[in-house]
Amino acid sequence: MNLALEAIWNVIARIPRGQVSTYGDVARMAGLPGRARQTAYALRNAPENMHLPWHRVLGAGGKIVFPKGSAHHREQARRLRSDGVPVKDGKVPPARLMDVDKF
DNA sequence: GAACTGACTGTAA
DNA sequence: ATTACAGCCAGTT
Repeated sequence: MNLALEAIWNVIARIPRGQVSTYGDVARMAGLPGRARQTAYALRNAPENMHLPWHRVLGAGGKIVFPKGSAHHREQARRLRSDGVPVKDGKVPPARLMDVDKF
């Protein structure tokens, strides 16, 4: 088993509804500073049965990383709004970003 | 082990 | 605001 991946999955699973985080922050909170791409990898390879809130993970600054207009992009925006998170032009207000310290 | 790849990021033009 | 590009680093060829 890969400890790093599980740490990342664990962090993502704890992101509360109505809030979001970023690849970089998730990695940092998982004890892997500077490894945003590892978060991306973990997300991409997450088992479906885990039901992770993957849509609450955004790029730096709160923007959806999927190409604008892509199916993934629309799906993520849809889920976020379903969470009550406002999405404007592929981005989310900074206030919605989870506080790393409180976590 | 070299070369690529990518659901990333920060800087610079 | 948008685009390019160089760092980044684990995983895959």
